[in-house]
Amino acid sequence: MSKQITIEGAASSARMAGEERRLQILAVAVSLFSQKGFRGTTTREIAQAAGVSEAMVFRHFATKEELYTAILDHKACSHDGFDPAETAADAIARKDDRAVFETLALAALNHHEKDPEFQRLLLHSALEKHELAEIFFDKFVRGVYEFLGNYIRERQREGALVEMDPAVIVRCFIGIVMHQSLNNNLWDPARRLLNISNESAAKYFTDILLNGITSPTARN
Amino acid sequence: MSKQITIEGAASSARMAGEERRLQILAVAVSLFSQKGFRGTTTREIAQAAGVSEAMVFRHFATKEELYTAILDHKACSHDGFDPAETAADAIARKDDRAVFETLALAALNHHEKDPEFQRLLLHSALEKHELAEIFFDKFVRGVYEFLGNYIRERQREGALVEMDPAVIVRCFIGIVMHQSLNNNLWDPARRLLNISNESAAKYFTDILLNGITSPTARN
DNA sequence: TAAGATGGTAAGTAAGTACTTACTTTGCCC
DNA sequence: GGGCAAAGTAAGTACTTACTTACCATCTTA
Repeated sequence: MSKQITIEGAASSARMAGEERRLQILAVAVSLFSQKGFRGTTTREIAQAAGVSEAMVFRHFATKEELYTAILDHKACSHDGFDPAETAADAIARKDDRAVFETLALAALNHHEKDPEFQRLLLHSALEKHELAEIFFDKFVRGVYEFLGNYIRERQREGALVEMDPAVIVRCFIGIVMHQSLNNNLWDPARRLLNISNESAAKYFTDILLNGITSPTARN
Repeated sequence: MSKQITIEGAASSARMAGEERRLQILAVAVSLFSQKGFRGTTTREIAQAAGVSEAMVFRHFATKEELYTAILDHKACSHDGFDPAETAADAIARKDDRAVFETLALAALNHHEKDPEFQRLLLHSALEKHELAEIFFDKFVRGVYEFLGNYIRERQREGALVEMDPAVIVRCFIGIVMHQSLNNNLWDPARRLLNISNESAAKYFTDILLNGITSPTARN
């Protein structure tokens, strides 16, 4: 009697509990917004993808805007558990610079690979000057700069790292890692220009960041 | 008798020659598309910003889509003269690795600073899966990878640079530079996290790329 | 099993949207 | 200066969009 079979993965036609449907609509909206942006996604599409009428969408979220901001709360604030401080805690305690950067790079690359939607969502919102980008920037990016910057500063005092504005170093590191993810997710998903595993990438990137590309034998 | 005074910089109300108006509409559209994306910009806004009626826009460009693709031809193909091979030709001839990377980094940073619209346009089009991104990628980015990759390969054979997939090195270099521009243009235009001149940035980035951040005294 | 609450919808509405049509104005050239 | 092509517009059209209203269906529980 009950037709509970979930057709096409996401859209279910059966009657759902309120909270369940809310979350389903949210999940569907995340996917669509990340693919087509806020303006590029219609409430009709969201409703169809969720397998309900538009009216249901507006029962759960008063406006399209509210649905969008609900996504932030669900994605940016929880942020699906990528905590740099925790990820690198072990390596930092051991003062193993290589492990610190390699672990962080690998974790970030894996995270972006597993959840490419978030990166697209962030980019869309930054371009559309939505608040998500700013919130994320203030809450997360700033934290990474402080956290990594502090570690670098400490290692500089100990003579292990060269004297240089830690923010510059952090920018280089994040730049390399983010650019790699951006290439894989956005510019070159076919990996035509560079096709290496996250493990190799993290290793090579760390090699370069720590030692540069000048051959030791060529260094005066 | 003639009211040729250009009011508010872009929008002129006086009658214009066909080609002149075409270019003006194009310029206005570039600015709007880069700010709000393809879907986020209405033909009405474009017409208003150009100081003409919508019908005029559609006389010059049959569809909104055609206007968008006309921008590619005008921006991506001409590409406002940033030719890496030419920029670094001198340094490459001298085999001055530092100069090669620093010159290229500085030129790119300056270019992005002078024309932030293009970067936004590219991002929008990549997210919207428009063809501009792919065309630009195939025509320009691929070329940079080949060109810089070849130089690196040569210097590796000469023992000046470490043995490593040149594409990885290029990715790091471009990643650092692009990320810096992206921060300045998109994420952190107020430069709260890092506020340095393009000259300093190019110098520091090159320092790191060539020599890494490990202190020479700490290197075994 | 009657009733109330909640999940769900069909069919709107008003304000856009890209694009057209029928028409007027302006500069230029013989 | 009259004719004419090109620059320009006002007022549409057909359609989409976010959002509403008025109503039905189904589950729960007393």
